[in-house]
Amino acid sequence: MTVPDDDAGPSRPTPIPRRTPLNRERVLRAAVVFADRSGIEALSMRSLAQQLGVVPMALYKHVANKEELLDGMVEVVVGAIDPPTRGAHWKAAVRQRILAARQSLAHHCWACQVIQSRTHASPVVLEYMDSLMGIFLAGGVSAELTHHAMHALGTRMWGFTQEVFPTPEPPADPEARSAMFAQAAAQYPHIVEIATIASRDDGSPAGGGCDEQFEFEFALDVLLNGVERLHRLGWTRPGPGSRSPSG
Amino acid sequence: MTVPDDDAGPSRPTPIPRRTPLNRERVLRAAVVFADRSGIEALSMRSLAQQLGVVPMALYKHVANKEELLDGMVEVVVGAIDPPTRGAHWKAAVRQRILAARQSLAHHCWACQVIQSRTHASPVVLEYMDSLMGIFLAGGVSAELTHHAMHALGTRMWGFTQEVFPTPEPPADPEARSAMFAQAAAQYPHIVEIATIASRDDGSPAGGGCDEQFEFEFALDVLLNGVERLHRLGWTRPGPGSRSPSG
DNA sequence: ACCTGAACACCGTTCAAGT
DNA sequence: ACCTGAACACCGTTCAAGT
Repeated sequence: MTVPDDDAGPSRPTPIPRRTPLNRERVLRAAVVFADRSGIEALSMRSLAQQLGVVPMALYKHVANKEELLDGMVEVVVGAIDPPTRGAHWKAAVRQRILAARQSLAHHCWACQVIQSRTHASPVVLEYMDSLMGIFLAGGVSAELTHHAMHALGTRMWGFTQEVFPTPEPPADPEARSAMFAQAAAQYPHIVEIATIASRDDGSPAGGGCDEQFEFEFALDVLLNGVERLHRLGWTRPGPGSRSPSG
Repeated sequence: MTVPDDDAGPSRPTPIPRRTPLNRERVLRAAVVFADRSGIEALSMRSLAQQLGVVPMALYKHVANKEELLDGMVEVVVGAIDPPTRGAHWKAAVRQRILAARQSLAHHCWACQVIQSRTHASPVVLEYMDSLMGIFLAGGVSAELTHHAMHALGTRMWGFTQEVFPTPEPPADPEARSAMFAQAAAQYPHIVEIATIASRDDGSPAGGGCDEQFEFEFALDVLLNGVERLHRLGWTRPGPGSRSPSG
């Protein structure tokens, strides 16, 4: 039984490489595609190697270890963030840049948890942070206030926030569902009140009815408006005796 | 070679149980202590079992799997948060409660990343969120605004934030250090400018000179002040045409 | 009926043997 | 010199064998 050849003559002396040779770029892009399709929890050095048709050890030629692979995947996503718009007011420019980051992450939902788990910042990541700080500084915001603003943004500078309303799966049986609802309303009255208001469409408390984009922009604007207000007031760091840092 | 006995006679028929029998409580507390001492990355079902002097399978009697073990560890930490102070203004009360959460987490630095990785909320966690919402609502803040405030707080409601300034280890050799500094100043001028200001003490950009407690309170106050301002203005959710959710 | 050792199906990474 | 299969030291979890 002979395997049909693609195009090579039968007497070629050197074996044809199965694919274009690996390089760091190809490894990282394949890892991103793999995580997009199969989820980050399915990504292992072994599974990625298999997808690329190579032996696991071959990957270690291009990334030192799995941590560096994940660093590189973050680089790919962060490197795809749209550049800043020139000429806008600093608040609008920061807002736009962060929403651009959010858009870049939108297609790679694994990136949120991977970014949070990084301990080393790659050049691409530092570049993004540097450019974001640059927007504040160019707008006249003091280095000190810019520093605190970056801390206040936290992971939100990357365009995402950790979801804080884990929604327990409601049982399919409607009777059990209303029983669960009644119990929840008794034990957690405020959660149920707020969840009910949040998802007026179907009225179910666990409907996951939150408009994530709205929530993100709401919090981002509260932070940026707060920083803007402090900037207008000529804020400087208060002395050690004061009650609240941003009073 | 005989092992000296503690106190038992030599002819006791039934073997003495090595320790007090396991229960869920003891398993969780041991896991917390283990993570405190050895770090969360060293905690495995096997290492925890060894610490307790039992076979790994014995743990599965008290927790269904490792995820549930981690859920339980979060319960221990969250359950230790001081109760809310009665009678204070809602903003002060929320502030105090979140700083109490921060204090409970302070001795368990693994808890930040474990909380972020949870997908199911345990009753203790729901109870904390419910009581925090209750403070807003009792203060007259609308359910809608409270909802968005909780989203805006995000993981900050648990008293921590993801650090966003990963500090690359500066080389010990002073010559290499200043070379690295020069290169960083050229590539990331704004980061270096801000890092230099942030750590005036030693002047080194990678000194990790941030006052984390100050940064946390700063951001928390920006958020709470922003919510308070919207509350005073009688904020309601804007229509679909408007530019910014919290303008 | 209860407990648990061995096994299973994985990991990331090392290393020496083979070409 | 280069590549890679097997091995190492782990995981979480299952399961059947032993008492």
